[in-house]
Amino acid sequence: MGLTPRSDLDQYPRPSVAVDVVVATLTARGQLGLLLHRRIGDRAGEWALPGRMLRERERLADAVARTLADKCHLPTRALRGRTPRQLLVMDDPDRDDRGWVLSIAHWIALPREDLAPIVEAHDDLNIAPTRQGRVILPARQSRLPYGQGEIVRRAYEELRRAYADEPDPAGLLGRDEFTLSELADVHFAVVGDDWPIDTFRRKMSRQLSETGEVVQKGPGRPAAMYRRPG
Amino acid sequence: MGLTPRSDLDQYPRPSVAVDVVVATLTARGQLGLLLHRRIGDRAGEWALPGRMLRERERLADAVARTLADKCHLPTRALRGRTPRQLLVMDDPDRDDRGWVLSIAHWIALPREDLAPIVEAHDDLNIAPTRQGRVILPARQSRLPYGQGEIVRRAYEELRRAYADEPDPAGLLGRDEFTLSELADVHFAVVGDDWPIDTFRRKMSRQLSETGEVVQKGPGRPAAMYRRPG
DNA sequence: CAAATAGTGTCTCTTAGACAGTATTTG
DNA sequence: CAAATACTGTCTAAGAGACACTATTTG
Repeated sequence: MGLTPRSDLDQYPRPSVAVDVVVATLTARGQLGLLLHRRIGDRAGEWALPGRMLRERERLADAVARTLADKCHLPTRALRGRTPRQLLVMDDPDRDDRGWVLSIAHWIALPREDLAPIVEAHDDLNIAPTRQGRVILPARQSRLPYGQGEIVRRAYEELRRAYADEPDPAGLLGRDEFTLSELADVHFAVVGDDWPIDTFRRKMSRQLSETGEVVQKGPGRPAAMYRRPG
Repeated sequence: MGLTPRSDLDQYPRPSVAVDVVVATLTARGQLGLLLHRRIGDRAGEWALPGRMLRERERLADAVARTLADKCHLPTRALRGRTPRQLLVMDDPDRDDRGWVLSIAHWIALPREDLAPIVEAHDDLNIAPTRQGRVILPARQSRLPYGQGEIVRRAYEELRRAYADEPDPAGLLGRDEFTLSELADVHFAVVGDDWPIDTFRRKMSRQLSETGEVVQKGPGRPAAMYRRPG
């Protein structure tokens, strides 16, 4: 009886399932920014988080990578070494007026260098800067659709908690050797000015190892390079 | 065209969706324990986390409450004031041999008093004690089915993190006035003996307010009662 | 009284937080 | 040289961790 295993499940209703993705990065000015894309369809000029419907038997991490490839022209190799992290499941049955859709929200951090060229080449993409944990949307419009404001709030919480005590845990810097000033720029962009700079240096340098190299850019004493230990 | 809104979604495949629930509580000996139920069906005598398939347009929190009602005979009012927290989505398409099932895992903490009478009345229920973050299963059997071991590991992480610095944040105690010794029993059951008892007292009492009452049980100096401030 | 439980005093060591100082470069 | 950036020394206050001590009950 080839049908037996499936028939058991068929008595239950099945929702549509989507993934939504918060891509955190840095803006040109070094602020924390989120990748948005322009929705085509009912309301023109509306921006949203990238999202897609799940494919048959697809893994969520794959669906996230596919979403970024399809909607944001981001090559899958740009994610190498990074795994999208689950945030929450949006389960309001009236969230999507097309029907019953569960949306599984994820976040991932990517270095600006990987995103900037793609965003410049496509005008349906935007890196939206943030202020005090809120996205500044590119259009005159108050909020993200489909309850995505809630997703963004939760992504901020996770980001801030991840960055609170550790040096660039999600890899916004995009390289594994860096100066303490570069690390400080990223840290303060994410969590705000929570510590004085000398406290920051001491707390973070304790968790890093010096490479021995120094690097010079602009005036001022050259900075020592650090890397994560191990 | 009444069908238009739905037809858009119908081009996408839909997975079955289940909820699984980790109910944390205390055992008779004051250890951390998890609520399990005996599966009926293919393999007899196998124990698992309570879980159910999602109903049409059902909220996840409601599905969790229904799961505990259906599978564990737990009246919904026993959850009052407590919201199940999402842990992770299990997305391996081969996890369930009946077909493609996404499972959304949750955890919730309940006081022993609410569970003990129900568990005693039903022999398909068990409060499984834990040792060093592992469940001690009631049957001679090595592991939970359907990748539920992973769910339990994640539930432990969350529980330990929640209880690390705060007094009974999930309400395992089940009352809002308690002595520091009672709080310590719960704390150490969840996170292990991380601090000496006097350090524990100082850290926690700073976050509580004394009610003025004292309570006596057994020999020894009577203990002061505390409650959460506010 | 001894045993048991609850709670405090105090010392040491680490670290956050603040602030002033030194070090090394560019132009 | 001044300006800019990268660090370091040092003081103070708070808290963790350890240990001994006091306090209040039962039997």
